[in-house]
Amino acid sequence: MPKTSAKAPSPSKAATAKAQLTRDDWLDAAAGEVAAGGFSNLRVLTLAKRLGVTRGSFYWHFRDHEDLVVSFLDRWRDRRFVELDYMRPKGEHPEQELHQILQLLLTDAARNIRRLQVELAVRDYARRNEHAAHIVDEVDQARVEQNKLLFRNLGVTEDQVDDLATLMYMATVGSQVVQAGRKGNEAAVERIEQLVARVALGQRPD
Amino acid sequence: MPKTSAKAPSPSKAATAKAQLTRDDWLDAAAGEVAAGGFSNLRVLTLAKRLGVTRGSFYWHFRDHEDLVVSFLDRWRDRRFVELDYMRPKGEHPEQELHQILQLLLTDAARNIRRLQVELAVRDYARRNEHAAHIVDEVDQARVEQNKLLFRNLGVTEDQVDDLATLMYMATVGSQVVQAGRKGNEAAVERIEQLVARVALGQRPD
DNA sequence: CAGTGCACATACATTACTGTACGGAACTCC
DNA sequence: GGAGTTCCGTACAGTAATGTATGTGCACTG
Repeated sequence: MPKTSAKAPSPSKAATAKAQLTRDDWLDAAAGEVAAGGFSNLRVLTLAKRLGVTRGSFYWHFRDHEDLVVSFLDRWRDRRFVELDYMRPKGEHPEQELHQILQLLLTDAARNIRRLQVELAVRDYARRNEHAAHIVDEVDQARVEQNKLLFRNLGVTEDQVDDLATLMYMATVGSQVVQAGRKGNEAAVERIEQLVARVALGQRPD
Repeated sequence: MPKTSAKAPSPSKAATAKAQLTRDDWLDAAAGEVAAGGFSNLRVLTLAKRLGVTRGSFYWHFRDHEDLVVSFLDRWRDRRFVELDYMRPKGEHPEQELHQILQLLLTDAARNIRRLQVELAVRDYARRNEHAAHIVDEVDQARVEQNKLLFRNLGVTEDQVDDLATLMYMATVGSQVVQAGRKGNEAAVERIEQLVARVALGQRPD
């Protein structure tokens, strides 16, 4: 087992490819496989072939297959929280922030297919894996909280903040799921965004 | 290969279990496996064990594993359409029908865990299988059309029917996905239903 | 320049799953 | 009561995947 390697020791320069692989390299490759075929398609041999090494390398970086899965899920969780923190509403221009967060959840997801596919795969895996379920639950709650904060900044009455935030989050998740059937429904996504915005802004006490 | 067996020939009486299995028996068992672990967990040996027979029976009823999957998807599609036809809005009591359709998509899904898990598994499988993607697309479109019909009966202005129906469907799908993390959020589901109803009814020209 | 640990390769054992060939019991139908 | 069909069991072959034990080149260190 490796110690918690702080960073790559010293790759000669950046000459050809990478001489030495890191744990993150394996996790990046795993993301591709998970996006393509879900967690059940996450095979050690496939990753090794993609990285141009043999399975011997894998079993040095990871204890076993489960270690890879758990590490992958944990890293996914951490990145979602960093992402959320980056999009944290400041309350200065709430309308613009509503647009931004909807962009992140809808239009951006349409462009960043890989991220969307990974999220859907994690959600699916969460249906039969406790750890994944716990992680997805944390991320969902945090995102809804973010939405609630946003709606408060928009001036929505407090007794409707929770319902609106939940509705909007459900709609975004549902749109991602349906949209993953990769049709050219980016136009539909935009319409949803406008409708959500209109509904949300319409709920403010005039 | 069997011909299209009309019905069970003549089970002795109903004595112990079933002496002879039908294609639908295998598909029913498959539904359990799909609900539990997705299509990647759909193993022939597992089904055989559950049905108390060997794999020899399977390969008489089905050509191969793919035949099972395709038949399962087709049957799923047919049942969704029958379900939709059963819930077809008649336009007499649209408010009640809105409640019913939301019940079917939300609260009922919370109770009928098996059906929900199968639908989510089919959706996940659709991300990497053309046939499944086509079927899911058909079902999604039909359901949105149903929603549009409902909103028209409710008196929603025509230029908002499509947006509202789409939003509502996305929200229900999203709620199913998130809810599948099997928390006791039936209360949240009810709140969503009420909010959707309020938004929908509020969109009518007064 | 000998030694040590890292990062990977190689080889082997084991398990799980599919598909197919064939055999056999039970039922049907005349 | 015999032949044919239906439905399932048995046995075999083949593939793919994990995990483990061990060998090996290489950088770095003193």
